[in-house]
Amino acid sequence: MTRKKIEIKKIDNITSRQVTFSKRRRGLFKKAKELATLCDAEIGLIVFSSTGKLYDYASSSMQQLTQRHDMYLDIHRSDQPGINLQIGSEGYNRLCHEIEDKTRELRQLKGEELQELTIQELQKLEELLRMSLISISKAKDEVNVKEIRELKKQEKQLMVDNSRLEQVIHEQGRSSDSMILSSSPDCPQHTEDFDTSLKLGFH
Amino acid sequence: MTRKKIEIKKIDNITSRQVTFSKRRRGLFKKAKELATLCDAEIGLIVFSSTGKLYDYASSSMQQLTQRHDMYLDIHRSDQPGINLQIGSEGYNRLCHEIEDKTRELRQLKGEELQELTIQELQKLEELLRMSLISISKAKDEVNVKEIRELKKQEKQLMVDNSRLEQVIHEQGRSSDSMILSSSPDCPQHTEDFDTSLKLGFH
DNA sequence: AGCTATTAATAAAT
DNA sequence: TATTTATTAATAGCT
Repeated sequence: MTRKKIEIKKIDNITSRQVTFSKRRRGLFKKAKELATLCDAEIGLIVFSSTGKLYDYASSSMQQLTQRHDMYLDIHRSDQPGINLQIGSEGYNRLCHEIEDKTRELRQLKGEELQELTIQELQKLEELLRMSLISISKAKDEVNVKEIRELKKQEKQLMVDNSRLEQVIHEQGRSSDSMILSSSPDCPQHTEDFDTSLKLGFH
Repeated sequence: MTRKKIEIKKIDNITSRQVTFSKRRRGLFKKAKELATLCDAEIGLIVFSSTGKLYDYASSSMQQLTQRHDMYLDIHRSDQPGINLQIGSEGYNRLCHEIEDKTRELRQLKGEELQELTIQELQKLEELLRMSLISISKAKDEVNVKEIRELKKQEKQLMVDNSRLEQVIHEQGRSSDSMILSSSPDCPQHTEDFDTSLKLGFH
């Protein structure tokens, strides 16, 4: 594009590199703006000179653009299409609001930030929490029932083992054949299991 | 740059806009790459077509570049340094996770999705909710106390008004000067206020 | 998608 | 850094 065709490789001479940078940079930004205008495209352009100076242009806002860029890659790269698809493009601000909403709701459920609520809202919250407590109580019961069932099962097994052991001892007393005291092959370590379960279930 | 000079404004004809977009986009990316190579610059270019398709180029990595961009603005703009960094590019995925976390926490506080919790966690949740209920109870009390205080104030005002009215009636009975029954100028509509407050406070 | 007349960009010199 | 100029590069309008 000039007196002489140049090869596209790093310009060694620093001065001429800086001159070229200035000229071409201006040209590039001009072209970017033209494309954005002519074709109604959203364009973001970031240029750092080799000396670290920043030049940038964005047809809308760079934040928006880089966010849209990230989002686009998120959606089209099939990373985890589940969550991203349901929000669609443009969702960033909505995400922020969603987080704000959820944060506030969480705080209110935790009994903070209640001053702005009306009596009606407070009563609704109270009701919700009472229901929640009932659910939690049931969940705890379930866990406990399960634990107890386990314990009973193991108790039963222990009793079976005990009678076997007693039988072995009796037989030893009569014939003194061997000193091996083996527990049932189905459940080799019930005593240890038993202790652990107790600690977990009823501390 | 061609058969005819064109004006830089949005091309109305869709077909020719798309053709121009293709051609100029290629040119822009070529120029960007050339500048990056020739002048050892770091360049990032993001282009969204009007149909939403993404084209991008980054001499290193777009992530790095947008981060460096955010950082640069943070440092050089002296607006409110720090905030931009935490929302910069890359924020999208974090936001998604944050929403997931908050959603789960909310559901658990509402007594759903409890099956995966241990007894310890359930008890902690229970405790939290009980504390929350206490806070809510206090908040309700506060609202009620405020309401009652308001009512008492208005009651007082009404009594003052009443005695004034009685006085007016008495004076009318004696001198029958006028039929105008004006309430106190400070508070022209207390009876209405009173009704509304009652409905809001103790339904 | 290719062609080409024309304009735009720019390398080198000043 | 700005201007000038000779050249090359990009591309608008056709096909």
